[in-house]
Amino acid sequence: MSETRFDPSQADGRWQRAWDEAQTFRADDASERPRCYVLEMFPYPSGRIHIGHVRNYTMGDVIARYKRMRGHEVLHPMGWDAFGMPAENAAIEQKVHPRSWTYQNIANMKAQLKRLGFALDWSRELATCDPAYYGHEQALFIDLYEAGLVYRKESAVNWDPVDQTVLANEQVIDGKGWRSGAPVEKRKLSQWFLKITAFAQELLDGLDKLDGWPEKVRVMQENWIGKSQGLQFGFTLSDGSKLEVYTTRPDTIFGASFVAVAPDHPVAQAVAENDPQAAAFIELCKQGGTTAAELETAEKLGYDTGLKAIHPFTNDRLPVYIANFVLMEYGTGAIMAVPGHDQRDFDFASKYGLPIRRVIAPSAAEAGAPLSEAYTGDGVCVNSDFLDTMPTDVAKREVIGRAEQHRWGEGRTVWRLRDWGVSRQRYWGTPIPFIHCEKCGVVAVPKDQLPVVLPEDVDISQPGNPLVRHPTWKHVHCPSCGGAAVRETDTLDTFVDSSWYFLRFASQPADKPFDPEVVAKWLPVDQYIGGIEHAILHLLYARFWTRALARIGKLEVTEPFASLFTQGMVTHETYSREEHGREVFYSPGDVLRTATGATLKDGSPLTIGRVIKMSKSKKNTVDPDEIVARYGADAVRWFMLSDSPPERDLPWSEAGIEGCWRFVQRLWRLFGQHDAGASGEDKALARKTHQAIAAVAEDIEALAFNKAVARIYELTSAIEKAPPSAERNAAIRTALLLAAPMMPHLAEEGWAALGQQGLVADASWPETDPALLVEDEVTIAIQHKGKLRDTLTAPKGASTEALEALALGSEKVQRSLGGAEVRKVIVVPDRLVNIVT
RNA sequence: GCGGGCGUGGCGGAAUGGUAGACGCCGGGGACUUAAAAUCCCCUGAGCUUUGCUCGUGCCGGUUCGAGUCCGGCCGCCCGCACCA
Repeated sequence: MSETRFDPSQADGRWQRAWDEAQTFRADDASERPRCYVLEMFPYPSGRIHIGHVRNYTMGDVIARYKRMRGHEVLHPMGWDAFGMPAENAAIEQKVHPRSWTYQNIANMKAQLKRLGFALDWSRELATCDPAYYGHEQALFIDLYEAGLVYRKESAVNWDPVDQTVLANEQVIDGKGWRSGAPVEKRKLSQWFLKITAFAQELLDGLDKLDGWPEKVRVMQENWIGKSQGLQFGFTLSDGSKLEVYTTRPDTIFGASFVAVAPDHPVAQAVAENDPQAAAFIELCKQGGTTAAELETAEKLGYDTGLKAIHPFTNDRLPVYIANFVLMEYGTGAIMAVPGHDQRDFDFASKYGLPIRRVIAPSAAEAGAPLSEAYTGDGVCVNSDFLDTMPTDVAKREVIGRAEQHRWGEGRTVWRLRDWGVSRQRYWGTPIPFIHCEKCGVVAVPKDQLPVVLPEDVDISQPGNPLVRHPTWKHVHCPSCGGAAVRETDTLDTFVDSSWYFLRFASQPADKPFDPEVVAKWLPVDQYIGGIEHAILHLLYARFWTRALARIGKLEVTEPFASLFTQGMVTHETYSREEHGREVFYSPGDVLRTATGATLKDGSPLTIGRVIKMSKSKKNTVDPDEIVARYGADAVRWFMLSDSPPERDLPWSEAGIEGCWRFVQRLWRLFGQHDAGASGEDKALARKTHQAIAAVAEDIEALAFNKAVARIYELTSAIEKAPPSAERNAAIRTALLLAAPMMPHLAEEGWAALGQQGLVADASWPETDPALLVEDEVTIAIQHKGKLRDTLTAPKGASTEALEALALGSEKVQRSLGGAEVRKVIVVPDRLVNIVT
């Protein structure tokens, strides 16, 4: 082989075409091999892939290629989360149809992904905006409707009166529409809902079995579902009416010293009608911040309504307050307040001079202990009549039991989880397949008339939903009575699209959403990889949708993702300077970076800012296309895997990618040193080679790509230092195979140069020889009083006595001992000797 | 405030309770070259009285023959959030 350099500009494309032509990465449903489904969260086709996508897809690609080498039939698909608002915004701004904008973006991004050499089965590519996809989604939606899991109800939305559109919560900034700047109104609209709450317990229980998921994500989902168990009961008020409250601590009922209702509770509203001061207080509560931190530190405020609530056991008359810390959305919007055992109630009672009674103590003997803050732990009841001495859990059951027996309350489980509102008053989404008939009400579109296709000829330029003002599209005949009727003009939340795409990847027949038998072969996804930002909504909705389909008999799988990995972001320094009193950012391409600072190309100095997530506004982005053109796909992929553990942020650096480029060339030169005529034996190198095979495999399976990369560097260095030998040739081949999942183009080029048959993409992972995995000589650390004094070499498996003698024979150890008496010698075979004096 | 995570060289980071700093980046020195690029070699935690010794994994304590790792208490940073009764 010549001493030329590896040239990715021609090699990358050549091997990408070779994989395409051989259909190397096409997954075979009928394969007898063990299966592996590797999936990365599919992208929104915004126009360009960003470096975060590159990192995400490179990780998945390494696993997919590695699993193939280990003999698995791998499903590694890609598609497009293609509905959503950016297409409509682009339509307004650029006068281009959402459809053509989206498909143009898909074409661009697909070409970008191809240039990175990902081992994807493109035959299964799908776009959610394709009627061939969303038509099946409509059918599934109707199935869920017929199973009673879809319903309609009136619900408040954020309405932008200028744009005539509904806004998502994140599009409302300081109460104003993000685009129009107009104050957002709350409007009641009839909306479609999915009954995710019917699965709350299942979704919660399922989390326990998801041991392939990060603990963090499971905790976030658990909190989101938010199960609590307690007592709901009615206070009789002094005006004779009833006030329902909910508490998780019925055992503290004898400590209740007031009752509080939310400012928007009907009782508060009723009081305000005749009491201007109450009305003013309610207004006051509506102001102020809503962030978690602000709420936690906000002062507890209340307004005494003058009403009294009758305690069900003691008949005490408790004051009823309107309180800013009580939420209408949770429980019944009213609470019994127990200052002794709830910190919020404690703060409130302290401020308004209400009684603070201890009714729970760590032990009965501490019944009189004073409270300087709320005691929220468990214990035994004290000062609580018939509950005294009962432990917390027994007392809870006792109070609920009595309430139920005397019919003034009952045990109740409250969930934070709400049903999933899926109506969007937008054009670019899956049409909800229903028809409104004056006579027949809401009627599902018959399945043989699906898909309900979005009309192409829409006027996007005006505000509002174009489906509503389309001249013909919505006017149809009722499928039931044949009379004049109108289509539903709402479209589905795009989270619905992404709640089942992984099923469609596994099986995509033309006549139905998927074939459950084929799906059962592939699902659950063995490794799902994506951003932490989807920890709750997407992942919870996908789990729900899968369970819902299982419940109505469409699927056998209940949990879609066996293992989940959330990767870190790609970050970069920022460069900026003050211009006319504003901080102006410059992109890395315009900046000269030295070891000590950064300047513009004209030499003017810049401030180097923090390393933060790449974003357009801070101009600290790098363009994947540019760097692939400069360094080739393999150097970029290698960088994505090197150094930082994959769950942490990866700081992009020019020096780092340069280093990767150098290593690509270094490996290439190594391939050129394969010497067919080499003789001589190199047992030590053979050992290192086999240890590297085992270590890299272990690291890839643990997704510790940075460690796998380090192992390959180590092996490469060892080979470079070794003289020619048969083992060295084998080591070169092995290094190529170990690097192949990460640098597939270089590996193919090297494989061909070494005269190997076929594609390295089809090669097997090298076997390890167990005899070569263990060393026959080990380095023993010799410590005196726990401090290292010497290191000695000993045969592996040397006896305790031999090691002890060896250690005591060391000159350095003797010097350290200085004649002191040896009291004890600790020997850890094959590792260390510690001499204690 | 609560929950979760993390603190190791100039930087990214390694390290089943057993030789702290693997591997990479940066930096320094050298070789090759007319020169440069490319490449290769060596050094690179701190300090000191430098054949060697001492200190060193945010801080304080504990367990242990032995602690970056385990336990208790602090400090700092990051992420998430729901005043959830």
